[in-house]
Amino acid sequence: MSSSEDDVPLARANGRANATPKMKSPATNGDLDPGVSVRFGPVQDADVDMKDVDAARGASKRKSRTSIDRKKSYVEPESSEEEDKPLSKRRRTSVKHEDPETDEDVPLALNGRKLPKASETAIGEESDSDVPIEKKLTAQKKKIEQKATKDARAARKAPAKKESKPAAATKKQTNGTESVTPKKGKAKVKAESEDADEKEEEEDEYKWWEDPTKGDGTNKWTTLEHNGVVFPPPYEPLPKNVKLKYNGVPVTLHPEAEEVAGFFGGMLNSTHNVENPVFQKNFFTDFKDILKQTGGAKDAQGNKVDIKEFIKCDFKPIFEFYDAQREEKRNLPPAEKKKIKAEKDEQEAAYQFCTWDGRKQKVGNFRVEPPSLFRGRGEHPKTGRVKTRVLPEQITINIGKEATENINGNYKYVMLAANSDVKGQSDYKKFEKARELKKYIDKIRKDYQKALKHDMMVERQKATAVYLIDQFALRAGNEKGEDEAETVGCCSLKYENISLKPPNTVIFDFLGKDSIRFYDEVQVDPQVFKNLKIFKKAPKKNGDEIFDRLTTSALNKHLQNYMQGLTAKVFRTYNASFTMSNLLKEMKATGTIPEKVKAYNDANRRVAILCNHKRTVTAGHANQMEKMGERIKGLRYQKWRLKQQMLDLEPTLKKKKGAAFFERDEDLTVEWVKEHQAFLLEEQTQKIQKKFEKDNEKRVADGEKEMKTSELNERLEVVKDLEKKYAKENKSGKVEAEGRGPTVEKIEAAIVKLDQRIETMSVQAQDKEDNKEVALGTSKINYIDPRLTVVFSKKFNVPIEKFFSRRYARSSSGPSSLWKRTGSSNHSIPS
DNA sequence: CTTAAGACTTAGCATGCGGTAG
DNA sequence: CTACCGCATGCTAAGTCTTAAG
Repeated sequence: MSSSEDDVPLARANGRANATPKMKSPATNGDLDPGVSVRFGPVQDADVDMKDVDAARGASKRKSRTSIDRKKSYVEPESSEEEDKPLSKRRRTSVKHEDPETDEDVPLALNGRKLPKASETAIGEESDSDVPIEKKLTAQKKKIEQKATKDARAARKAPAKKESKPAAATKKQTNGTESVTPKKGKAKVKAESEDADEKEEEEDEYKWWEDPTKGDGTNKWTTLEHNGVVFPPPYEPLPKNVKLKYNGVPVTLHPEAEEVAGFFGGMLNSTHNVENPVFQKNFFTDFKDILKQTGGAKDAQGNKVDIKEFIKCDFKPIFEFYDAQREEKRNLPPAEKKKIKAEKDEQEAAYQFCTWDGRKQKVGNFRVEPPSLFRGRGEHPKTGRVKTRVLPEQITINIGKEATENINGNYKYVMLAANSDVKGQSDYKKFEKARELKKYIDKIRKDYQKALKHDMMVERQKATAVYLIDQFALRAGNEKGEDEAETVGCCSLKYENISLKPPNTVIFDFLGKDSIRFYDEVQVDPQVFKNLKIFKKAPKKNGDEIFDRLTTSALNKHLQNYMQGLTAKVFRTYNASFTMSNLLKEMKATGTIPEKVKAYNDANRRVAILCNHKRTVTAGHANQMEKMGERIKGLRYQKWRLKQQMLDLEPTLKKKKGAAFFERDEDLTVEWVKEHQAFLLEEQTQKIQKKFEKDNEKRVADGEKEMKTSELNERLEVVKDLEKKYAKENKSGKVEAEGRGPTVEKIEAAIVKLDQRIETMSVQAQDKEDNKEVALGTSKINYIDPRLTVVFSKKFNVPIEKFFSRRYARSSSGPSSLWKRTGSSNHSIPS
């Protein structure tokens, strides 16, 4: 870790005022900003602590919208009917429930620690669904929708009984007057000092969901204490003998330039970046820049070496050095590793937690991002550029203006960890919002169904977009800037992203967030099909937007009419949780714990597929599949051998069972069989040899004499025999019955067992293949209401730890122990 | 209305560790 | 016991959405 000198805590780095105007970035090209601001999170304060204004900034944030100026005019809109009026008012009366069944469902918080009944789940908690689990999610859609409609009606009908919000913002505390008061090396941000005495006695019993001040989300804290951030260690120059080579000549660089060369050299194993021409180009541009600023490169004699061609740069020496270093670290004895880790933990302990309204809370990211090369994903135009080092004077406490990172001009934030109270609160709100959508979903669907035929182009586009977002879980699709990768979401779908196949098949093919490909062939409502055809009509062409009259803000504004706070993303949460809820509800509580976990994961996977969450296929995947395939084939070969043994015992069986029964599977060719036999023999040999060696070692240890090679050879006789046996089998095409007292019955039983093994393994292989590019984590963490998982865990008696790691155990507190680790003794707030 | 800035959530990748199959 | 695999964790990029200003 860094020396203490470099670990300038936030508060010390800049308690407040020694605001250094700005730093020049050694590696900028003019259009980029130097400087980064790390803000200590949730911002709610307007005080400007320090400024770091760079006039050059701003140029990069331009967004573009290819507007298509066709003025397609449709007939005047029919005035919207009564029911189309904002629902927000009506909402107030319909929020409440009476249905006893949903009783617990609602303000879980108000019930203290009580959990919903196992049969109830947070979303769609009503009667058992009759939606069958189908292969394809789309196939269920109709039924699911019908059910949703039913649910929504029921929800609306139910008269009021309880407030559905856990914490109405009845008492609002003001805290608009914060100021920053550095104190004893700590950043202490305080608002109302008189509040200080009011803080909870029992930290770990704090139930934020019952706190009336936590409702409206404007004031998140009144007091905040933290120790700022940790800076990365300073650059450590390479040893003298490790140098970048240019045109074969080792060159000496100024440490700053060397560091940048090191960024590239250190990642030579990441071919995916290093071989990307854009990455190379951007890196090299920035690298040359820094060379220029630092006096360039020199050879051993001190002569200048002009570095101008990327291909002449050889980073391998640098790579080898860093790789060896990594290797060394990896090979450290475990005890040593532990010690190092403990030391680091101790050094950083002070930064791990902050005090938030008097309660100890985990900080999410207190380490300042080290300098490196920007790894933009997909075809990001800036990928490979140098991210400059962040200096203490660029850090802003909580608030501040005009200082951003140098690549995209963004702020970086320090926020609390996912398991902190604040994060728990917003998480909770998010899922509550999704559940609220449940009450309006049928209306929304009915409306867009109708509006699909609207006379106004805008309205049609709006309806069609909502349809797509609702049905296929598309993201909203905001506009993107020129200097970002070209990815799209619903509203920004381009002409070429959608193909239409009559009568009503739509093929989506586009790059979404993180440049992850979204490809799906789906059936749509006939009217949607017609609309998309209209939206694609000439003169629209490749590159033009399908929803050219629609923006995400217009769409979201429309959604707000139904429900306060309703936006496009809520549909993803809603549909994900709703799907999960239905799947879990139908699950049978049988089998072992691993089997139940598997069943849960299968449901999880369906949601992940819905949301198009992917991962890159692991490097070894193809190999692993190959291996599994071989093993399955091997089993089938053994099965064939068993059958032959039956014939050996009872030749008449051939007639009885039919010749086909005894034939070898076609893919088990003669050559394959020979190879496989060789493999088996080799395997056997290895095993015996290893055993022999080990036995000898043991003998030596025991002070006995080693066995001779003759002993080994004797042991290897088995293999020889086996080899002979195979040879004989190959020649005769027959297999002699094996084992003690073989009977046809015994062999039949063995075949049954083998069949089971083959079956299990085939399923496993299929599973692995189907799962190779599906990422379960994202949907589990961000989309599936955790209460569903808790209910499942209780109902099926599977420990919750099987589903949530410490990292995501939603804070130590939460409504009905759901954002809390149930029954835990609150270990997650260390003291 | 459009645009930009700002705050915060959602996202996949790298890495290392611990469990386990062989 | 070792090699391998899957997963937790750390990291930071890339979205969404709100707000404010012109």
